[in-house]
Order: sequence, then structure tokens, then C-alpha cells
Amino acid sequence: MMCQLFPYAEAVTRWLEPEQQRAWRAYVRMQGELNAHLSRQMSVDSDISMADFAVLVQLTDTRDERVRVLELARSLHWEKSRISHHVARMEKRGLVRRENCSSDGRGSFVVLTDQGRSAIEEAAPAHAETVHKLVFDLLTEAEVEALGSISEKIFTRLTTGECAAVVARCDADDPMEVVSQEGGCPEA
Amino acid sequence: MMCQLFPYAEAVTRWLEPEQQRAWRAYVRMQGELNAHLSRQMSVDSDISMADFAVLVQLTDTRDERVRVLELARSLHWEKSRISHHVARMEKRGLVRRENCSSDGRGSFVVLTDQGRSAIEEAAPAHAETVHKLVFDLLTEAEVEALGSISEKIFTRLTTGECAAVVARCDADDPMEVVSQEGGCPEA
DNA sequence: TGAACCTGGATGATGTGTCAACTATTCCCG
DNA sequence: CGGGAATAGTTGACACATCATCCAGGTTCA
Repeated sequence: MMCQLFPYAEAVTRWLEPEQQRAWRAYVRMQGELNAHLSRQMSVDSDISMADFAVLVQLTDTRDERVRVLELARSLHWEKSRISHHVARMEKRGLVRRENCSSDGRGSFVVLTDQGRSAIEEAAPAHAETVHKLVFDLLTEAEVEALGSISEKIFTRLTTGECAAVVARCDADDPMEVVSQEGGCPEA
Repeated sequence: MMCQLFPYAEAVTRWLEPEQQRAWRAYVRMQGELNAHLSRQMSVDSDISMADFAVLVQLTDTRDERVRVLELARSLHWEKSRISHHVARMEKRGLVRRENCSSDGRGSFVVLTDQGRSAIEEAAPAHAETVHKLVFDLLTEAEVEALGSISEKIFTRLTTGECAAVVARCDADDPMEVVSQEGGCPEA
């Protein structure tokens, strides 16, 4: 219908084919709803947000439980100012603590506190269960595989070449390397 | 790895299987990155946000180009206060206008302005092109089909039964009906 | 009629994400 | 060594989402 509404758009415009449109609309709504649901679940039955959780996962993922701010930014694909603000708020709530880096006067570490550790330990099982209920209990093995490879394709497209350049987020030293940080701890 | 880190979580916890984990991590990152990229693209080369765009699409989708606030909320699956705030901001920028509803003294309409119409007309082609470049150019027909059906499964799960009840967002009169609003105009 | 209740919507506080400066350190190279 | 560039991180302003609360206009029913 939009296509009828915008007949004057340059003739070169590639609108979506019907099946593409169906898939896209479904994806957009699903993704919005799923995010909302996961966030709400997390902050209702644990007392942290998905963002907190993501940060805490990165920290528990490191022996030593301390990570440099920019490394956090790179592995989460967040901008540095986002990390900075978020860590500040988490620090205020006692989930993490900042420490100066002795080897580099500019840098600082984000360190997991006991309270942070118990927060994520409490949150993780419920979150994993939610992901099961909302996603994996519904999908066949083939669909899981498809979801993974579709996501990887798109992600790779987004983080290589022009797209990555446009973003200029907190530039992974090697733009290709961002996808290789697998094998760590799950988000769920 | 998290599984090792939380061995004390109740034994009943269902962690994710390796393939599930891979798919889940890939999905989460892709989705975050894709959202960020679409938003940035939209606000760089048009002067509106994805949220603005979504609202404008709903408006152009209606002959008469006016929609009741709550109807907007229902079709976008947003909370009413989100709509209210967002419409207020859009009004301030001249993209829409509010009008009182004569038949129901409480209600009000959101009306598309000329400026709003030209904003979406300008934004839509570029957005569609971006979606092509970032998504559909990469996927086979089978993958498009898979993406659609996976998304629909999850979306349905999220909007029926207990999940929908938990949310109690702006209750579609018939909880089943929310998925039936197909056939309208694409988001892209 | 009027009291209890429901509905459509607005509002303010708070937490969060983004962008554009800004500071302080370190690096590089003459 | 010294000065410019790069790097690590912070800060403030603003847009946005959520929550709880409020309020005015309808509905129901005695």
C-alpha cells in the first residue's frame, strides 16, 4: 500500500517483494516484542536490566573479573560513552566498581563486586529459562540452525566494509575480529 | 562457560545447548547492530527517527490520515504513554497535529501534517533500500521464508496466553487479533 | 439522579542511549 | 627532549521509554 502512496518516489526505488515484506514485518514486530519481554522479565524477577546483565556477563567471563572500559565497549559493541554512563549508574548501585589502571594512566578497570556477582547468579537461570520458553521450545533444529546462520550473515554484513566504516563506533582494531570473539560465555 | 560459573544454580536450570547458544548469541548481536544501523541511517539521511517513521507509516496507512491515539498504540504495540509522549514531540516538530474527537470527549486524533507526509515520503525509499542491502540481498528465498515463519512463531507466543497477560500493555480487545493486522503497508 | 467504576489520554520522574565536546595521558617523530 | 597526534575515558545536553499517577469524560446500575 505504501507503494501506492509513494508513486512519485524515484523509479529506481527497490520496494520489498510481498514475501520479503511479510518476513520483514514479522521480524520487526517479533524483535521489538521479544526485547520488551526479555527486559521486563529480567527487571521483574531479578533487579537488573538486560544492559546490566550484558555487562555483568562480560565481567564474569574474565578470570580476575575486571575489564578495561574500552574492551567492554568493543566486546559489547557499545559506544564508549554508553559504557561510561552505564558503568557509572551500575557503580552507584553497587554492582561494579572502578579501579585505576597502573600501567596506563588514562585507563580504568571495571571490577565486579560481590553484589554484582550475586545479582547475575540470581538472574541467569531465569533468563535462560525465559529464552527457552520464548524461543527454543518453539523451533525445530533446522530453524535454530537457520536463525543462527541468517543472523551471522547479517551481522557480518553490518560489521565489515562500508557499514562498519560508517559507524566508526569504537573501532575494533581489526574490523574482522569482532566476530571472532566466540566461545565465551552465553548471554543466556 | 557460564554454566561452569554458576554450578550452584538450581539443578533444574535449563541452560542453552551449544547450537542454541550459537544461534542466540548471533541473533542478539545481529538484532542490536541492525537496529542501531537502521536508526542511524534513518536519522542521518532523513531527519526522523525509526519511531517517527513507524508512527507516520500508521498514519499514511489510513485514508483520512488521522488515527485515534489508542488505536495507534494498539497497532504499534506501544504503551499509551509512549505514544502520548512521542506524539507530543512529533507535534512540536510539526510532523503531526492533534485534534479533538467530537464523538468522544476524552479522545483525540493524531493527524498527519503536510510536513509529516513529505518527511515519510522522503525517508521511505532510502529505508527500503537499506533493508535490501542489509538483509534481503544476503538471504536466499528459503531463508526469507524461514525468517518469516520463525518470527511469526515467536511473535505469536509472545502475544497469546500468559505472555500477553503478563504484559497487559494496551490490551487489544481480542488478544488473538493483534496478529491479524497484516496486509497493510510495509514498514519499509 | 448520582455514586462507583472504567477508559482515553496526559504528565512528571527516572533510567537509558546518542552525540558532541572536553580532559588527561601516552605515542610518535623530529 | 618537545610538540602534535592519537588514545582512554568522562561529561552534559538532549531524545527516548517506562512507570506510576492523575484527570476528565463515559458507563452502569441502583
